[in-house]
Amino acid sequence: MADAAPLPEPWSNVPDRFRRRGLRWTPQRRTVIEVLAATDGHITGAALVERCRARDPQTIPSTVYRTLDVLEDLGLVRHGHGADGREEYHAGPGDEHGHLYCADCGGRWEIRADQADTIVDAFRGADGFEVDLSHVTVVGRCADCAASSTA
Amino acid sequence: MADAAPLPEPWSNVPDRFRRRGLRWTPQRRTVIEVLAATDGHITGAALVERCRARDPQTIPSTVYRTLDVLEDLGLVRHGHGADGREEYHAGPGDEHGHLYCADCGGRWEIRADQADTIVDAFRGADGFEVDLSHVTVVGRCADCAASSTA
DNA sequence: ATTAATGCAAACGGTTTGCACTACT
DNA sequence: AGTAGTGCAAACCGTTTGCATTAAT
Repeated sequence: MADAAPLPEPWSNVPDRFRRRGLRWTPQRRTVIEVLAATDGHITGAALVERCRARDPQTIPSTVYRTLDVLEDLGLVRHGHGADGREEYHAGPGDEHGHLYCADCGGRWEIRADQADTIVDAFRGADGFEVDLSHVTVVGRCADCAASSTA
Repeated sequence: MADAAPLPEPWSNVPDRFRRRGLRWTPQRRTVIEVLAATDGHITGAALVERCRARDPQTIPSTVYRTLDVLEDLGLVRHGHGADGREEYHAGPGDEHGHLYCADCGGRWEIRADQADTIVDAFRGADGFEVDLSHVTVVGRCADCAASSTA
């Protein structure tokens, strides 16, 4: 009992990668992967648990978190600390991107490449400081919230 | 039972500001303010509780957090998100600057005004996103560390 | 048959809440 | 006296852990 429908593309070979390492491919892990595959960019641990439960109500949080640990060992996800202190996971062999975080509505967006370059250049040029984009979270207010609350 | 030794400078009028609002000045609040006054920059809620307890072992966490809420209402502290995403409180009116944080050596520097402008402009122009500089911490490697490890 | 992985329940750390009591005004 | 603030304990949330059981290999 293991494989059924194929996984979306960057993940299709994951079952093999598991087994090659002596790890086991289980329905629970498949659920986690499926959710990750349907996730664009980042997701908190709690949100992942929630989505897994939507797909399989039997989902147990500890199993999800343990699966995430394994996936991290395999380099398939990375975790960081999100702006609200929750564990945040980045899916996929990812392009390193930072985030914008709206302190009002809690919304999150990826920092686009051109903006990222601006930041990287600003610090590299001036101080020789090498920015690690994957750790950058810029806090502020999004256009909508800025418009509605600043009056 | 309220005032004793004067508070350090940016905070000396805080007791009055409390009372003017109908709020009360208590020994517990004094403890919190004293710790904040001795804190340079950011501190997590938990760390603040810890330091308050060092000063007054009777300190109760909920009192500290409630005091923090009040201080935030008064605009004396703001809470936000640091390099690792944990909830942090930013003490004192004044310094609206972000930080550079070197993940290798742990060093911290302020982001200079010209660099700050670059960042602010990049996001305001593109998305209308209003960056809150006091909450920005850019993680990476400082020139020295980058030089020594990149070979 | 092995032994990795699961389910469950309990424990965790940081924070919040309800409520009777204390003490600032 | 009036009521804001405290102390305490319990609840909370997201996450982690211990352990007996299940199931992939």
